[in-house]
Amino acid sequence: MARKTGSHSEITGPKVRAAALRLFARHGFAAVSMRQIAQEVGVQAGALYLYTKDKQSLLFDLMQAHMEELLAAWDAEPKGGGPEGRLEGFARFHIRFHLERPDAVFIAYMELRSLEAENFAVVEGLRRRYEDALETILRDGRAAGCFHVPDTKLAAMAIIAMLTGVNTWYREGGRLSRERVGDIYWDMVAGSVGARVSKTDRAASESL
Amino acid sequence: MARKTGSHSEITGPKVRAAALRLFARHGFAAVSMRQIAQEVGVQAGALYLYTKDKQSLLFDLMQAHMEELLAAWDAEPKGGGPEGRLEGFARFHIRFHLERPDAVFIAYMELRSLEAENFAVVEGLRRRYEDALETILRDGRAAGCFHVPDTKLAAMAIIAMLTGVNTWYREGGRLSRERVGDIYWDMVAGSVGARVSKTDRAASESL
DNA sequence: CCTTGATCTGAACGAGCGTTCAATTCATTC
DNA sequence: GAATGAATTGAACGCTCGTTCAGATCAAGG
Repeated sequence: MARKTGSHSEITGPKVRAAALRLFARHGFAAVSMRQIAQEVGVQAGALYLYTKDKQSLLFDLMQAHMEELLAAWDAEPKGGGPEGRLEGFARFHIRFHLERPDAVFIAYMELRSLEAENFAVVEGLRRRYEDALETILRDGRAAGCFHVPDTKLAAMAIIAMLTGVNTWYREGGRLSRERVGDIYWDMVAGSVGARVSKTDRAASESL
Repeated sequence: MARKTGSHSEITGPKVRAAALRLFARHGFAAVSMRQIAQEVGVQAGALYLYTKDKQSLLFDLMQAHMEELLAAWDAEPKGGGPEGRLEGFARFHIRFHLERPDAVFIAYMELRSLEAENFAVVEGLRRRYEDALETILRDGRAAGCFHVPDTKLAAMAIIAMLTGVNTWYREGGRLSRERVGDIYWDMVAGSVGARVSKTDRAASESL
C-alpha cells in the first residue's frame, strides 16, 4: 500500500506521519517509542521502516514540512495595503494558520532540541525566514512613520511570541471565536507597535 | 553529606537539583537518564535515590519550587502607584525574574506534559495564580479607565507570552542590556493595552 | 580502636528501546 | 493457478532504562 520506489521518507506514509504527529505532540519525541507509533497505525514496529529511515528522520520530516507549509502559506497570502494592513494581515494569518495545526506547531516549538545538528540548522533557517518576513513589515512601517518601535528585531520576536501564545489556551468551541480572537490580538499588536487605531475606534472595538 | 532524616526530597540535595535542572533544560526530561544526572553530580546512579524518591519527583520538585519562588518574589515586589505603574512593575519584574533562571523557566514551560496528573494539577494551579495576578492589574486598570482591553484574561495571556518570549532569544552579553530590554518590552506592553505614554514620550524613548 | 549510622558503590532486576532481517502474507499480472 | 514483487510480520540484536539492595566506605564520638 505504500512506497513505490527508491529512498524512504519520500512521502513518509500519511498514516505514519499523522500518528507520529499526534504522539510527539502529546508526549514528546523522546517519550514516544516506535512501537507506540506502530500500534497507532495498526502495524508492527518493523513496518515503519518502510516509510521512514529512522525515528530522527520522522521528526525532522514533520518539522520541515510544517515550516515549509507555513512559509508557502504566507507567501500565498494576499498582501495589499500599507504597512498597517500588512501587519494586520500577518497577525490574522499567523493565528489562523497556527490554530489549524496545533500539534505541528507544538512540535515545531518544543522539539528543536531533539533535532540533530544538521536538521536543526535547516529548521532554524526556515524559522528565521518567517521572522524576517515580519521584521520587514515592521521596518517598512517604521520608515513610513506608521509604527513606533525602537528595535524591529525585538518587536518581531515579541509579536510572534504573543501570537503563538494563542495556541496554549485556545480551545475549539470555547468562549471566543477564532475571528474574535483575531480581532483582539490584532488590536494588541497594533498598540504594541504604536499603530493603534484612534481612541474612538478603540472604544468601538471594545464594545464588540 | 546529605539528608539527615525521614522522607526523601525534603531538600533534594542541591547538587542533584542543579544537575537535573541543567540536563532537563538542555535535553528534556524524557531524554535524560538518572545515570547522566549521577555522572554530572559525580556519583553512581543508585546514590541519587538518597535524595529523591524517583525521577518524576525530581522533576516535580524543580517545577513546584520554581513556581513558588516566582509567586513569592512577585508578592515581595513593591507595588506602589496606579494601574499603569503596577503593570510596568509586573512587566519589568517578569523579564528580570525569568532571565535570571532560564533553565527553570524552560522546564516549567516545556515539561508540563511530563508530569503525572496530580503533580500537573499542582503546578497548573500555581501558574494560574500568577496569571491571575496580572489579570487583576488589568481589570483594575480597565475599571480605572487606564487600560483599554476587551478581554482581560486574553490580554493577560498575551502579555505573559510576549514577556516570556524574551527567554528564547536573549543572550548574556548580547546587543542589549536587560534594562534596555525591559524598557522596550514595557513600551510594547503599555501600547498593547492602550496605555502607551504620549506621542512625544514615545519619540523620546525611541531615540534612547 | 571500635562502634555507629549515614553515605555511596557496584551489580543486578525486568523491561523497553531503535533497528534489522529472514520468512511470510498479500495483491496483481500472466 | 502459478509467478512475481511489494507489504508486513515476528523474532531477535545489543543496549539502555529506572530502580533496588547487600555490602563497602567513610566520618565522628566514646
